[in-house]
Amino acid sequence: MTAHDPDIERRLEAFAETCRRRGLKLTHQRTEVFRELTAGAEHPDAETIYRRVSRRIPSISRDTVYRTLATLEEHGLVRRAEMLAGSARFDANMDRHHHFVCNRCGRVYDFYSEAFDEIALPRALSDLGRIELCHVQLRGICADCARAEH
Amino acid sequence: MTAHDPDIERRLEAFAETCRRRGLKLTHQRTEVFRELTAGAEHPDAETIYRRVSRRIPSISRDTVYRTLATLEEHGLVRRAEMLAGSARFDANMDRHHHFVCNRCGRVYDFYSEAFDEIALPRALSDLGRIELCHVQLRGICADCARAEH
DNA sequence: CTTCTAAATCGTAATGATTCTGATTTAGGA
DNA sequence: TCCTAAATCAGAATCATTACGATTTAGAAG
Repeated sequence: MTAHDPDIERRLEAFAETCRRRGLKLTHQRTEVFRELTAGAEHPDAETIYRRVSRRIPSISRDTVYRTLATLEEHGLVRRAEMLAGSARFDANMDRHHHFVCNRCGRVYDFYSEAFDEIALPRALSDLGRIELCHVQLRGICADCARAEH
Repeated sequence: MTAHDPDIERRLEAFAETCRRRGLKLTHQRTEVFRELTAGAEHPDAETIYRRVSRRIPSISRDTVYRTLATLEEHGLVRRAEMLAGSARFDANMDRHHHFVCNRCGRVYDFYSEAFDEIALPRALSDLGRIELCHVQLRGICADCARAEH
């Protein structure tokens, strides 16, 4: 996770490319918000991203962070993880994956599952409307918190 | 859905019984909040419940509605449906079911699916922690809104 | 390299949802 | 009927997010 991680450089290049293709201006702020998300595997909330990017761009405003996250989500560059309470959590890992949220500490863990990816939607659903997104969310107590309980 | 719907009476009796068993005081406010949820199939948010119950108990406070919903959820009497944005939505239907949320109007539709109920969790998950809840949420455009678009 | 303009940003105020506080009331047991 | 912990009330406070009006800037065009 150094300043010159080739993986991150590559993702930033892909990010720049997508922005260009979509007609999104490639601003310093946008790049730094995206870098913050693509650098780590945590799922920080908007406030955390704001705090971290502020160290590099002291003048950035919360509004920009919120708007940028919404824009990136619209263009499929980041994902928003729903929480039962509190703030939304973001993620630049766009591979098909699912989330396990700890009810105690709130951490969001990624996991992969073909069964979940391929789950068949009940036919009756087409009466309800057009499905755009299927989202499985697991909740429970993560191993760390379970250990801490004893 | 009349004032004396026998089904609702039965559910209110079960509610009273659960409260007694759990040592929860059976207050007028609690009963009316629960009645509001068990009477309809919509998924009102806290503010809506507050507004409706206020007609019968003008002195009820928002705080009571919020606290009551949290208490009922804790005791397995209502479910909270997560929303991508906006306010949480509640539901007294405790049968195993899933939600389809319309991205346009925000309505929450219930549906049933054995495939979803019985979905196998990946084995690797047990390393992450203890799963307590598996929740499939679909998003899209409901039939009503799709019609309105044309 | 300069000019132009729509898009993006900034700082702050406003909003909406929810929770907290401290005083008061009440359900249900003794 | 009395007592007490639990629940309620009204309103202030907090937290997350969005809106607003003024200013700046990325990137296209000349």
